Amino acid sequence: MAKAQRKKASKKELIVQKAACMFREKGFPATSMRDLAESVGIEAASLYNHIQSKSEILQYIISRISDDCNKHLDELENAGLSGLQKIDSVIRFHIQMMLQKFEDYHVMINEWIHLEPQPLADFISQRRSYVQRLESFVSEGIAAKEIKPILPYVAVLTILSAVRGLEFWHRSQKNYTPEELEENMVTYLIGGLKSN
Amino acid sequence: MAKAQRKKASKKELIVQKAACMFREKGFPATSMRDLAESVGIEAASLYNHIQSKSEILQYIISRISDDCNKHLDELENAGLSGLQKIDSVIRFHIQMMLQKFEDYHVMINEWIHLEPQPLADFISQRRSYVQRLESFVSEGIAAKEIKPILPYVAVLTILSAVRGLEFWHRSQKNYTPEELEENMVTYLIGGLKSN
DNA sequence: CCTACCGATCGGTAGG
DNA sequence: CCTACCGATCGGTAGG
Repeated sequence: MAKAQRKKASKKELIVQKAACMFREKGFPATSMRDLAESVGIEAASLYNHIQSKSEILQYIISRISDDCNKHLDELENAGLSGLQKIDSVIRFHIQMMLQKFEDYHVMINEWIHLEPQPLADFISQRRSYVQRLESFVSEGIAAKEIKPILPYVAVLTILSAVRGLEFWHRSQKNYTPEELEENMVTYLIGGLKSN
Repeated sequence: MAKAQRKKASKKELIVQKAACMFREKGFPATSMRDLAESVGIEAASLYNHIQSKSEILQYIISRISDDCNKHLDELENAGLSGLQKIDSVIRFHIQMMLQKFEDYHVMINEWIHLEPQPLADFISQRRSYVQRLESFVSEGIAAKEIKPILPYVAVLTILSAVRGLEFWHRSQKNYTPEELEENMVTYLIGGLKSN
């Protein structure tokens, strides 16, 4: 019984993982349940023994990765760091998520529009509050004169978007190491924030 | 006859414009020809008097906006600017495209994956050469010691991605003016490049 | 986990 | 530009 449950859980995990991979490659609407079933190695109808619906899979992928982001932020708030240090940590965190949980992260930032109305509304409000927390870090840094005067909103949008560029590295021949990418991008994005 | 042609051309333009709007909102695969026809005000079958296929519309939208980007770069090469000045111009150009031709630009950067094999291959190779030209500007700036030592590839990915963040401003209540956005983002992205 | 199948909708065509 | 319709495919269910 316990074993059967574990087996079922891991099968669901396999389905979700394959789904993330395909949603990233072709997008959510262009991925059919038949494609997904084939890549899992079963018939389409059999998927429904493990999941409720196609959109439930999307919801699951997105909510677990966005929970990771929020958890990181919670830990950060109590670490006694300066505004700039917190932003530094956020940048590195997102770069690492992009590199290590590429499929899930990519699906979150590119396919969230296809969530059902309620999960969509939840995601949007979560995202807004996440952005606002980052804005407050920038504001702290400006008040402490370690960050140059800049609209915090623009700084946060820039940072969160910049990381998406790593998608192209991920697709390409990978001429650089993840460490090089991280160091160079942090140098750029932190360098642009520092007051002279 | 001339008038009929003009009328037909403008009808096609209307279809393409509405399509760009819907592709941006819901994505290319999730937009049906029936949805599109309704927003144009005709029956789905009638669309095919003006366009060949759904994917031809996507191709048309993407190639005309990517031509704009390449044209800007050609003009820039002969203006006698420094590497940093050229990068400055590229950043401002992309911000303005994002704000002024929002639908087309958005479709290009988010829906290009759904191009047919041949147009897709063309787009990818065009994009690669575009990125390489920008990298050479960064390299020039580094050689001239006006730009800090940084991997040009990472700098270019960061810049091109950062602009995508303005999508969220475009969706939101628009608390800031386009000028504020442009100045702040340029301050950030150019500030991060300058050598101290 | 499969076979068999559902109603809906898709991009696109024929013919006028 | 419309009506009528095509074959294909979609997400999902019934029943075993």
